[in-house]
Amino acid sequence: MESKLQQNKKIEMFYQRSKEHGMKITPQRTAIYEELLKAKDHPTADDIYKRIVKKIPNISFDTVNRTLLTFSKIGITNVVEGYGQAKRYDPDMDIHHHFRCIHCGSIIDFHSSEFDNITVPDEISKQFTVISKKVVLEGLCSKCRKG
Amino acid sequence: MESKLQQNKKIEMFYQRSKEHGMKITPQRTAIYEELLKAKDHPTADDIYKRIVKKIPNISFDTVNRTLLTFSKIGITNVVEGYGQAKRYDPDMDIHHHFRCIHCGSIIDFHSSEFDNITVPDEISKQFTVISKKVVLEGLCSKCRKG
DNA sequence: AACTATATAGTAATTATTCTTAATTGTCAA
DNA sequence: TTGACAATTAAGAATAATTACTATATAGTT
Repeated sequence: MESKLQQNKKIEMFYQRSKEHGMKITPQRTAIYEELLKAKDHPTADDIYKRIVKKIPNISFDTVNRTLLTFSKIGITNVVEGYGQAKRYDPDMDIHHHFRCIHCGSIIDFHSSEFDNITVPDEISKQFTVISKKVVLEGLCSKCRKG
Repeated sequence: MESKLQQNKKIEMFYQRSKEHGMKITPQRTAIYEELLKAKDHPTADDIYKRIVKKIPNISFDTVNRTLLTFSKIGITNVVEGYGQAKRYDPDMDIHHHFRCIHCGSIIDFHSSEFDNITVPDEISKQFTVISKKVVLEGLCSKCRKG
């Protein structure tokens, strides 16, 4: 469970980044970001829209979708790797890794300093500029392996 | 460059898997699989369709799409992690890892026994059944880092 | 309070995927 | 080799996801 303090720190970061990029802080954007922070399930734009429309009934899906893309552009959320389905967003910007259930598709975050510190093969680091390293595990989650 | 022999082995595997799953070997399916094997670029269903329609002009996109999904279901291709764009297919079923260019979106395969052998944290292996482990690196490819 | 660049709602268009149907085809067993 | 049957196909249409457009509204600043 995340503390209220950490949440506030993230909101601060959100304000700061927005200003840095000359972006306006609008009620919609704030609501979208808060909804993202609350979400524990790597939601799609449509998920967020459905949750937020209860509070701001006349918000448009386009705003939500565009805003989420903007967020990931300025680095306050990540787009999570998926498999050709709708994009999934992840507000956790700390280094972390993913376990994905091949049956139900749910994605579980986990931390591992060993995985954080894997060393990139020379073959790759010579040719390319590596910005992020992430391990993706796949298999069956606890619910699905009972089936 | 892959040898003709290895290609034939893969075709054999394709026939075998198809029979195992009670699937028919049709000219369309064979052509789709051959096209996949030739591809070095993790193509989308649409890519494959565009290439194959030159040889089988009246094949439908639906057939290509459905066949690719079937292939990944019976384990003769993989769907590669992406970011909410079209699905991308990968005929290489050996263990390997991906580098993805965040600028142009191209995906480069690479091998690394270190990455193959990373050990899954207890936290995860206790709760879940891990079937595959993959490292996804992100950054700029050689072309894009000049921009 | 006014100005201005940016953001919004609403709508429309585009792209990707899946479904439905009737006709066709591969496979297997006689 | 042939016939029967179940699987597969093409084609069109439906659905889902994404992106684009524009007149209006708003945040942030003066």
